[in-house]
Amino acid sequence: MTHSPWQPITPAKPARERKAPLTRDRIVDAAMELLRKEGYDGVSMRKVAQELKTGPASLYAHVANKRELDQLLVERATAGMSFDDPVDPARWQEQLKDVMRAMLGAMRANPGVARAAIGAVPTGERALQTTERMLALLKAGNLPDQAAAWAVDLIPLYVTAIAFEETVQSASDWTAEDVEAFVAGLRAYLAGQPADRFPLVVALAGPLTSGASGDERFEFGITVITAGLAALAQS
Amino acid sequence: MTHSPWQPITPAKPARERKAPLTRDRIVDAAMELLRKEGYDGVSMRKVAQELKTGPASLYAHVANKRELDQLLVERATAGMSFDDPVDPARWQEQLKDVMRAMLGAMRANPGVARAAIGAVPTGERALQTTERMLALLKAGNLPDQAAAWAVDLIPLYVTAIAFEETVQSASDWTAEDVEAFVAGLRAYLAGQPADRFPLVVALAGPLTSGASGDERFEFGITVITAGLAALAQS
DNA sequence: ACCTGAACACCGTTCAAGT
DNA sequence: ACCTGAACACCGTTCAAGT
Repeated sequence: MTHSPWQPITPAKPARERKAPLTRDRIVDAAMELLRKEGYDGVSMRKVAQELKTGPASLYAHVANKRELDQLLVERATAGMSFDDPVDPARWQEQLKDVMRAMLGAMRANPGVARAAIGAVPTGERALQTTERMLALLKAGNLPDQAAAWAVDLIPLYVTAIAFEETVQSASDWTAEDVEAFVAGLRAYLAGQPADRFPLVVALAGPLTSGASGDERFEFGITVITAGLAALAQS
Repeated sequence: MTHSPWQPITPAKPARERKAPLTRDRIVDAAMELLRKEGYDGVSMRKVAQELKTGPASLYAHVANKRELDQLLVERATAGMSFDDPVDPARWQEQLKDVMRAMLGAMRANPGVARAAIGAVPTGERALQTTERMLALLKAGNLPDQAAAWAVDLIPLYVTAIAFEETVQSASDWTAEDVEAFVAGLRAYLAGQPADRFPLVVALAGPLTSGASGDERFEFGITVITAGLAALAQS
């Protein structure tokens, strides 16, 4: 049996390329793209599989479950972080803030990943590097071991919570105007409360609803945390 | 057409009692019970409806959507909080910590509610009272208005994040031994890292994995935050 | 006005069967 | 060893129809 001339013999190479084997990396690639395009809720095992032109069951040969995939997404998103300026004990507080800013930046660059990071205990290469960096800075600030260790837990907790809050607003179909309208409504609601029962709420309705988005609120938080940590330094 | 004697005429009253009208309150009651029994993931519109012996569509006459139901659960869970000791400017830091402890207590008493609280902006009666209380304490500590306002945002953010982390572990089917085994495994993993690359991670593997559950970690966090806030006091 | 059944468009995960 | 189709047991929300 011969092949007719216009029907090429299916070459081995293209066939392999057309259907590259599934790998963890390709799964994370596809999930990451979905995360960026559609946010956290857009990342489902089914949609990731569809993106890879296969069924959801196929993913389970490479990824234990959705939780593990979430973890891999967090690692991928934070892979870009790096801290190469040497630890300067005189500037440990500012350098610690820089770590927190880098963490928030990594999450903001991949909207939705904060949601995936919330329950995760990241143990990858990058997580270890970040932990090492934070511990070095905290020890430079003369914090006791246990305080330094707990701080390493507190810091990502705060940054992740902030990033998550930000994406809750933006992930839904709210426009900037919607958010503004919501904030304005909230301000009016607070200002309209009975001043005899909630005097400070009424008086501070403005400050209470300002800087909800933007960096001021985050900068406030990292300033409070850093100052609070500095207060724990050993003589 | 007559009724046969042994077939009673269906009485109006029992029929009405048998099927009490759906109300917001009854919906929240049922949801709260599900939350306590099965955790956050056990609370679905469908299951709440089933508990009330109706279909999921019926709930939408009283509750806008799942997000609103979540909000109502948070309000219900925190309804028990009350702060009746007068603000004592000399003890504002300790009193602020008490507010945070009360918040965590309310969430712990209703495992799963932290998950519902994460995205919510609570605006109910109890939320206003708590906000007023915190503002009073912060002003007693001489914080500027904007700092006090942002602190009112930071504090629930932290407490909710802690409570949520706690329920992530307990909500799954993990036993206390499972958690212990996981922590021990994590400690071994950290201690086994290359000491030349991650010296502090290796050296502090113990402290890094201690107090993961329990109050020490939370107490550390509220101490850091309170001290950091105190550092912002105006002369 | 309130309630309902049924449908729509989804989920994560498992499993027997294929290659 | 890896992949697949089909199924299982679920979701939140909408809508036309009933009372």
